[in-house]
Amino acid sequence: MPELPEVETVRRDLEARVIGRTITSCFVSEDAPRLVQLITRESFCESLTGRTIVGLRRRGKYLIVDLDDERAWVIHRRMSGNILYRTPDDPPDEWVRASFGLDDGQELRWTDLRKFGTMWLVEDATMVMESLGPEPLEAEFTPVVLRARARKRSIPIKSLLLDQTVVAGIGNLYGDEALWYAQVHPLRPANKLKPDDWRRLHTGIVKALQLGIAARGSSLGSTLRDHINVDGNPGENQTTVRAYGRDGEPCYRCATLMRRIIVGGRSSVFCPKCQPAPRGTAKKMAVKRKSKGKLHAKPAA
DNA sequence: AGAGTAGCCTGTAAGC
DNA sequence: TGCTTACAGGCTACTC
Repeated sequence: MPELPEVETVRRDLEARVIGRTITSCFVSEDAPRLVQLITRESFCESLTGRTIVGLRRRGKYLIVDLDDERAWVIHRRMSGNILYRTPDDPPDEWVRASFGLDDGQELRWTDLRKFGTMWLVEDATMVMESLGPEPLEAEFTPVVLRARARKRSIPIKSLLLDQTVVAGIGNLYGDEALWYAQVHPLRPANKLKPDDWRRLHTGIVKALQLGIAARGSSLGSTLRDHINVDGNPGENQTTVRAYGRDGEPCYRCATLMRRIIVGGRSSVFCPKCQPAPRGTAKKMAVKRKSKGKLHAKPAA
C-alpha cells in the first residue's frame, strides 16, 4: 500500500525521467469514473495534453506534477494505484485505467486494481491537501510538534499516527513499524504518552520512513496488488519490516511471538513484551484470526 | 468537536 | 469441487 516511502520512490524515479517532457496524449478509462476529481475526464485530458512537466513534488502521500501552465496534476495512489513508465511496445499491464503519452515516445500508465486512486488538475495543489499535518522527514517535524498535535486526543496512538492531519504520509505499515521501534503499544491513548514516549516515537517514525525509502518501498501484499515502482518492479522493504504482517513470528528484539489486534478497524501487529499494553486493555486484545503468513513472503530467489 | 464506523473496490484465500 | 465470506486499507462521509 503506497505510503510516504512508496510515493517518494516513484517521485524520484519519475523526476529523473519525465522533467521537460511534454504530454502528447491522454486516455482515461470510462470504467474509472472516480479517478478524475472536480472536472470531467474529457476536460482533464484536454487540459493535460500539450503541457510540459516542469517539476515533481510530494506532500504526504500525494504526488504533485507541476505543469508549464502553472497548474498542478495531483495524484493520490490510495490502495492499489501504480504509475508505470513504459514504451508503447511493452506488453500490456493489468488494470490500466489511464495512460499518458510523452514526446520522447515513452508513456505513463496508471494501473489501479481497486479504483480508489484519484487525480486532480488544479491551479494550486494545496487546495486538495489543506488539512495535512507536517512532513515527517522535514525539520519542522519534532517530538514537541508531534506531542502538541496529539493534545486532547484520547484515541489509540496507532489511530493518531494514521490521521493525516496530525502528520502526513504514515499508513498502516509504517505506523506499525514506528510503534515497534518506539516500543509503544498501539492501544496507548495518545494523550497519555510521556515526553520520552514522544521522543522515541518521533525517532521511530523517521527511522521507519527512511528505511522504507532506502529500500524503494514495501511490496508486502499478495503479489499483483502491491506497490510497484515505475519500472514495474517491487520494493525491497519486506526484508526490513519489523512488525507489519509478522503476527505469530518472533520479535526481532526479544524473540517473543508478535501479536495482531484490530485498532480503529485496522490490523496492528506488535510485540507484547517490548510494547507493553496500557492498563485495562486485556479485553480489547481479542485476536480475530491467525496470521496468514503471506504478508511477508520472501522475494523470489 | 472528537470518536467510531460504513462504504468505496476487487482479487485472494480461508472455510464450509 | 464449488460457492460464500472475510480480508486487505486510504480516505470521506456520516452518525452519535
